[in-house]
Amino acid sequence: MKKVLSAGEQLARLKKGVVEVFPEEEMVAKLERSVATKTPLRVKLGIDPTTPDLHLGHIVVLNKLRQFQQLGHRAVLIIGDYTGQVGDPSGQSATRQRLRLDDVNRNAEVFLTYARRLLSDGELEIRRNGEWFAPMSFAEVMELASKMTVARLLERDDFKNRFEKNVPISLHEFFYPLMQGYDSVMVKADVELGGTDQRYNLSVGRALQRDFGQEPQVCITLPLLVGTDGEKKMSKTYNNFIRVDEPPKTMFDKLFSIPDSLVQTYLTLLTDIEETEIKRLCSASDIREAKLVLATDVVKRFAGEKAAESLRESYIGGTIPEEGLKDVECDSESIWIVNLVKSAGFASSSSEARRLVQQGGVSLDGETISNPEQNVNLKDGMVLKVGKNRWARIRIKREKK
RNA sequence: GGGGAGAUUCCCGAGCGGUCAAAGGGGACGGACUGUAAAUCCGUUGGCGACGCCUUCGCAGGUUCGAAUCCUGCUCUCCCCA
Repeated sequence: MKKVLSAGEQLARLKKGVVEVFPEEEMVAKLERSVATKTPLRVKLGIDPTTPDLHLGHIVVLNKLRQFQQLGHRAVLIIGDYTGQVGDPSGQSATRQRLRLDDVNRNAEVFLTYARRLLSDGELEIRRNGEWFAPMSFAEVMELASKMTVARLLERDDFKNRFEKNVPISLHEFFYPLMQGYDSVMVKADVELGGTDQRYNLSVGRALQRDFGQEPQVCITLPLLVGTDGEKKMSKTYNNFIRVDEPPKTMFDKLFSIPDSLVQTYLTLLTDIEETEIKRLCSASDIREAKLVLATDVVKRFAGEKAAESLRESYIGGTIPEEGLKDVECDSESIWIVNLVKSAGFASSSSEARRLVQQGGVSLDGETISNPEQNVNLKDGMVLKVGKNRWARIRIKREKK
C-alpha cells in the first residue's frame, strides 16, 4: 500500500465534486482515527439493480468509491437484491412497479461486470442484502419497524406530496429507507455514498446505527450527472445518456461532443484528475484539449489504455481508428447497403436506413454511399460510419469447412 | 352516486365525411457551417428491395361508394357536484 496521506489531505481529495459531507466534523474524526490506528474506513455504496441499462450517471458514485479505495479504505458494495424488489420511492410520484428476483439478479450481474472494472479488487467487499433480509422473521421485521415513526417518514417530500394528494403509498414503500439504513447497520458502515436524491435514505442509516448502538456513518452526497444535452439529468428517458457498454469509439465521440459548459463537471465527477489541473484545462483557450483528456480518461476505464490511446491518436490525426469500434458480422462480401446499415444496428427499419443513405449520412472507409439501391462490396476490416458518431468495423464471417 | 370533457403518429397538439401517412410546435436524426461544441440554415421523421403497395388516429362493431371524422357498445383518463 502506498504511503498514507494525512486526514486533512484525504478530506480535501474526497470532497472533490461532492455536494455535501455531513456531518463534516465526524468525517474528520473518522479519518484522523483511521490514520492513527492504520485502520481503513468501511465505505458503503448500495446499488439497486433495477435496470440493465447502466450509464455514466451511475458511475459518479462508483468513481468516488474508488477514490476512497485509492486512499486505502475499504469499499463495501451492496447489491440490493431485496431493496431492488421493493423499489426506491425517492423522487417517485407513484408506486414503482416491483421487479422479480430473476430480473434483479440478472441486472446485478451486468452491474458487477462494470463495477469490477472501475474498482480495485484489493479492498473490495461485495454483499447482497438478501443475505440478511431473506432469513428475517416477522418478529424481527416488527422490531426493525419499531425504530421508525410515521411522522419521520412523512417528513420527506415525495411521501408527503403523495399523501397530501391522496396518491397511494403502499406500506412496503415505507420500508425502503428502513431497509437501506439497516444495510448500514449490518455492514457497520463508516461512510455511505449516494446521489443527492439519497439524502433522506442516508440519514436514516445514521439514525438506525445509533439505535443499534453503533457509531453513525458519515453521509456523502454527489450531484446527479447532467446528460449530454447539458440540461436535464442523465437518463434513458431523455435520451441524453452515454451507456457504459457503448463501443469505445462511440463513447469517445459522445464525450467529445458534449457542450463546452459541461466539460468541467464531467472531468470533476468522472475522472480522478485533480481540481487545479481541471481548472487549468477548462480555462485554456482551446477547450478541445480538456475534452480530449476527458474522453481519453473515461474510455480508458472501460475499454483499456490501448483502445483509448488509439482513439485519441486517430482523433488528432483525423484518421480512422485501429481499435475500439463495434464489430458487425457479415456472411457475404456483397450486401445491399440498406441491410448493412440495419444489421449494424444503426437503423431499425429499411425506411430509416434508406433515409440515412439518401441524406448522405452513410460512408464506408470514408467514401459516402448516397444511392439507397446500391449493393456494396465488403472487405474484412472496412469501417462503416453513420452520422457523426456511429461507427462499426465490418467482419466477414467465413464459413468453416 | 350525479353532471361534464376527452383518448390522434416519440411528446404536445390541430383535424370533425373524400384533396389525410394526417397541419403546427417540441424532440430526435441527417446535411452545411464550425472546434466531431454552441448558435444558425437546409432536409428527414409509419412499414415494405419501394415513384407502387400495406398498416396507422383508445377497443369492438355499424352506416356510407368512401370514415381520424357520423352511429352503437366497451375500456381508460380528467374535471365539477355529492
